[in-house]
Amino acid sequence: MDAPNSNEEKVEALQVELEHLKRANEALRLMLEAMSRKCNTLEAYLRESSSQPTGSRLTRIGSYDEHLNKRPRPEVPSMAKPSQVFVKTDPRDKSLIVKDGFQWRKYGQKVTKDNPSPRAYFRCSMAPGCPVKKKVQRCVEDKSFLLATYEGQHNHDVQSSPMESLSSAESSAMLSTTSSPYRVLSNSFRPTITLDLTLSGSNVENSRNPRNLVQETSCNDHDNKRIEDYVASLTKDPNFTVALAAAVARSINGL
DNA sequence: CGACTTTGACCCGCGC
DNA sequence: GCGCGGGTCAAAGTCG
Repeated sequence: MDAPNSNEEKVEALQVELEHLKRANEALRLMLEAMSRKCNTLEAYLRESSSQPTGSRLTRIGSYDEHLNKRPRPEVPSMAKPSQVFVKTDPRDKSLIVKDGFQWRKYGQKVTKDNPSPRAYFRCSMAPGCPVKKKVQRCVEDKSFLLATYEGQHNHDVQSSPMESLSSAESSAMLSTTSSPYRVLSNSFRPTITLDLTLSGSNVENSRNPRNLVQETSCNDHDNKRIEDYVASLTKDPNFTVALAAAVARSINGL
């Protein structure tokens, strides 16, 4: 029907994609600059700490994760690391629902200080004793993204198909920013990019998605723990994570 | 009627 | 000690 316009539409679409890629390129460049600065700081810190047997700064950085859970539940293993996932949704949709193949029960909602959008708290309701919790909050700068933070590990299998659960809008871009224990996000049915920013030395996720790995860094075990804590704080930076999510999602949509 | 959501109150850790 | 802020509880409401 619209054959005469198809070429013009294609050119228009390509121009839009080109614009997206330009923005993604710029965002990635900024991210690289930021990471370079952080790396320089980290190197300086490692040099200092290696010359000092013990130091108060080391104690502060190492204790970062302990402040995340102010009221830890006994059934949640303390060694379970939070996993963050970006999901692209309709910014007009205020439901804060991330369909990831699991069944969640909402138990609270809060407006946090650094984000006008409310944060929703969910518990896994697929199994009675499942300790997994997740927090879902809209990104401050790009409201088309939901940031889901998973804590704990499921003690049961996924019963429903993730393909059935994901809507087209939500599945258009899912981005895990830490090594995720959730197989549903590791399936290759959708473009999922894993950034192992924890530098934890756990290459299980990387081996699952070798083609999707954007960044991979290896260090010796001695430095891993301190680097991990430091980078964990880096990934908490809202500007960093928002820019990262927007850039990668546009790359996914444009490719 | 059971499962789920909503929402205000409450708890707890942290900084001043 | 007090206030702030994040996380959780629990009663009431809603829905299928």
